[in-house]
Amino acid sequence: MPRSRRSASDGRPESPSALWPPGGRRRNHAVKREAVIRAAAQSFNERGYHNTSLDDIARALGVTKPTVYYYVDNKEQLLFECFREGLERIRDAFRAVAQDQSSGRERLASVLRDYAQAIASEFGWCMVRAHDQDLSPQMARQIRELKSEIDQGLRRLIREGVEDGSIEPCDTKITAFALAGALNWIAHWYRPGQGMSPAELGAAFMQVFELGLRPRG
Amino acid sequence: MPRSRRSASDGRPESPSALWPPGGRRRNHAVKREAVIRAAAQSFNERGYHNTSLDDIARALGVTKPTVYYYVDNKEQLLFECFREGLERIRDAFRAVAQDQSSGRERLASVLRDYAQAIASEFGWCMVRAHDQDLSPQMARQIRELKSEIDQGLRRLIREGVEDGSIEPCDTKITAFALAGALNWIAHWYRPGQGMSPAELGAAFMQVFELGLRPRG
DNA sequence: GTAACAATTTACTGTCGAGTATGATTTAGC
DNA sequence: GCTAAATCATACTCGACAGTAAATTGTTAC
Repeated sequence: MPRSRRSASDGRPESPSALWPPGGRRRNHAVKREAVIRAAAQSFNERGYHNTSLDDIARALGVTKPTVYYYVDNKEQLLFECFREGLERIRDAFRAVAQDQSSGRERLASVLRDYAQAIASEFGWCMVRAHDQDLSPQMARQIRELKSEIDQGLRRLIREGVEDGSIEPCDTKITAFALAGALNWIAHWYRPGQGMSPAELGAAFMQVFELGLRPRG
Repeated sequence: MPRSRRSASDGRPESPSALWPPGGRRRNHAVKREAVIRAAAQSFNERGYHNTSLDDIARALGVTKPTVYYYVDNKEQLLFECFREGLERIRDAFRAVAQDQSSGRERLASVLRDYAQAIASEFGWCMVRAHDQDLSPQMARQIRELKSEIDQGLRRLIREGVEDGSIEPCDTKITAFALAGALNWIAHWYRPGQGMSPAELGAAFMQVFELGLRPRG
């Protein structure tokens, strides 16, 4: 049993959360649902998926568990929504360079910078640490497909860079795996407010990959 | 609730496992303990830590739960032992080049090859996916220290490579993170018997990092 | 102002799984 | 053989937590 500290577990909601909109039962379903997702992301981020109960999430919002169920079907869906939120930011990163006229390598650098920011966000955890094993087969399949989309996007940029001469010819697949791995791993050690900013991290990683370890004559 | 398939959950032990030594109650404590650890590693690998019950592990061995508890204190220790097993292989990788006269870059390449093999092994999962969050504070601290040891080892090799001129001067810390991230990520997608062997993977990754993306004049 | 319904709570259920108490059955040592 | 220690099973306990039924309170549309 994980001896992870839980807040006092009286079922009563506590402090009104910063996420939860004020004004009692006023109707803004979309906002509140967003708040639930975000609170879940933060809790998963801190304690992990399996060590977070829905009571924890509810308490973080100053609300009770059935309220959470009012906005979401089950815990799994909560994880999925967090995942989707993070994914959307990475899609944005690709979209942002889609029309760019710059070289493949420059576009890749831009994507990596945004990618690092997404991974370092509160949703990054869910993207990186949401394992198939925690999910139902159907949902696992969906997530695999979405992850594959990112992988394909990276490979594509690399390929285009090779074609336009801005990237040295290389094994596209392995290179994409290396990039994704290095970036994703950020979620395992990054803590906000210490050292580099996420954007700086992305740039620094890109530099490592760009220059290579072997000395240049 | 994860709809992960479980084998029929009658408490009875089933097939005698390949891991568990034959011969009933014959006394070979060390061997049996090893078998328990290994069975745990395989189960964690397949279903994840939280989706693996000790009954699962026992059943995989053709034994009952109290038997598992006879060889190990609790589930957490099981995870820790798996972690240590994987770690030992990585330590071996560093030891193997400690006396080497070759360049820092070559020694780094050698370590990465072994590192990839360790990560791709059944214990790799535990090394990469054993989050602090699943562990008691004391054990989490121990594991953090051990992980840090690996990190320091990588940085050291890189530094030495820079000093002997075999590696282009770079940010040691970020480079080590990038290397570790890329390699660790293997555990998330590698499945034995498909594509490259782990050793080939390690070599391929090293090549990516060595040459760099930017075309060489 | 009030009917209709949206939002939330109180108070449950049921299950799963970690860990244990106890007793049975070997095996090793003499 | 006999005994003490080692090995293993049967049959539990107990808490945590996902999910739900039903009642309650506030809000909005009219």
